[in-house]
Amino acid sequence: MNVRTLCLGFLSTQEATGYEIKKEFEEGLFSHFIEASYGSIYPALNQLAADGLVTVREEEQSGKPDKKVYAITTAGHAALSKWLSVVPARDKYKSEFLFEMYLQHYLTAGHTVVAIEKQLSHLRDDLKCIDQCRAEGNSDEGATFIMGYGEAVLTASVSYLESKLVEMKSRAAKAAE
Amino acid sequence: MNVRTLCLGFLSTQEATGYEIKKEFEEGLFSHFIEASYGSIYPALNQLAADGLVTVREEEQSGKPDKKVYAITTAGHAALSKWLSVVPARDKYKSEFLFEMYLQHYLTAGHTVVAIEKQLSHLRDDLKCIDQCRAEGNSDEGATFIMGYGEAVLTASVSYLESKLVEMKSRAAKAAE
DNA sequence: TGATGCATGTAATCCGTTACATGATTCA
DNA sequence: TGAATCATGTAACGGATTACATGCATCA
Repeated sequence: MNVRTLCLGFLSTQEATGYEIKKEFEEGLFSHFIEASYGSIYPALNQLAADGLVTVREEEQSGKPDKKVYAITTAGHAALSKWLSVVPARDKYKSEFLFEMYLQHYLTAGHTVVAIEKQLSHLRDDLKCIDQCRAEGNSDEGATFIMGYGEAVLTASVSYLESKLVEMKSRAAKAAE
Repeated sequence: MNVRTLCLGFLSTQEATGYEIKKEFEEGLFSHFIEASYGSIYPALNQLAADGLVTVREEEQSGKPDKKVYAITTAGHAALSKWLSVVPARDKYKSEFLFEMYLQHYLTAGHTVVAIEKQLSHLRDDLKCIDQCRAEGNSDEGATFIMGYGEAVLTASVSYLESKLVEMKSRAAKAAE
C-alpha cells in the first residue's frame, strides 16, 4: 500500500493537513504499523488533489504558517472503496533486533541485554501510545479493533522479553558462582 | 539492515548458495521477519566476495545446474562483528490489514471476515514454519530465542483475531434476530 | 507436455528516505 | 539565544522489487 492510499484513507475519517497526517502516522493510532515521511506525504497529497480525489483549502493562521487543509471528495471515496476491495497484502515485519538475537554468539552478554532493553523500551512506547489514543476517546469499531490487536501483540512481546531477561540474569548469576 | 549484512550473517552460521539463502529467508527460521529477493541477494553476494568477506567455491552437480557455495572469511567475521556492535534499528512493521480494519466502515461484513481469515491463515503458516524449524532441531540459543519470540507474538495475534471473529459472528446473529 | 524445482544473474523501474531550503513564533 | 513547533516543499540518492533471460531434470 503506497502513501497515496494511506493519506486518502486517513482523510476519509477527517480533514487534515500534510503536517497533521504525518503526526497522526507517527504518534497516533497508526504509529506501530505505518510510516511515511514528508518527502512522500506532500507529493502524495498533491497527486490526490490533481486526480480530484481530494480538495484543498488554504487557511491563514495568525502566528503560524499558512496551512493547506485537504478533504476527501466523492470520487475519493469511490477510489478508496475500490482500492480496499482488494484483499490486503501480507503484513511486512522486518526486525534487525531478531536477526541480531539470532547471532547472539557474536555479541557480549552486556550488548545483548542492552539490545533487549532497547527493544523493550520501544515496545512500551508503542503500548503507551495506544493507551493514550484510547484515553483520548478513539472508540469506533475500527479504532477499537486495531488498538486491541496492537495491545495483544505488543504485550506478548514485552512479556516474552521480560521473561528472557530474568532467565539470562539467573544464568549469569549461576555462572558467577 | 541491508541484504549484504543479512547474507553475511547467515553465512556466519553455515556455508550456502544464494538460492539456499533465499529459501532459508522465506521458509526457515527468518521467514516472519526477513525478506529478500534474488535480485538483491545475488548482487549482495558478489559484493561480499569482491570485498573479501566471503569466498566462493563452484560446485558441479549431476542433473542440476552448477552452484556457487559461499563461505565467510576471517575478514567477514570481523566485519560482521563490527556491524552488529551498533544497536539495531527499530523494528519495522507495516500492515495493510490493520489499516483496512481501521477503515472497516468501507467494507462489507463479508469482506472483513475474509480479510481476517486470510490474516489468520498467514499467521498460522508462520507458526507452522516455526514448529517445523524446531522439529528440525534448531536449538542453539539464538534460534531458541527468535523462535520463542515469533511464537509468542504470532500466538497472541491468532488468539486476538479468533476472539474477534467469534464476537463478530455473535453480533451478526443478534442482528439477524 | 506442462508445471515445478534447482540455479544464477541483469536491467528497468518504483518508491521512499534523507537532506536541503525557508521562515515565523514560542518557550526555556 | 538557541531549540522546538508549526508548516510546506523539492531534489538527489539509495535500495529493493519485478520482470526478464536461460536451461536442465523430474514428476504428474
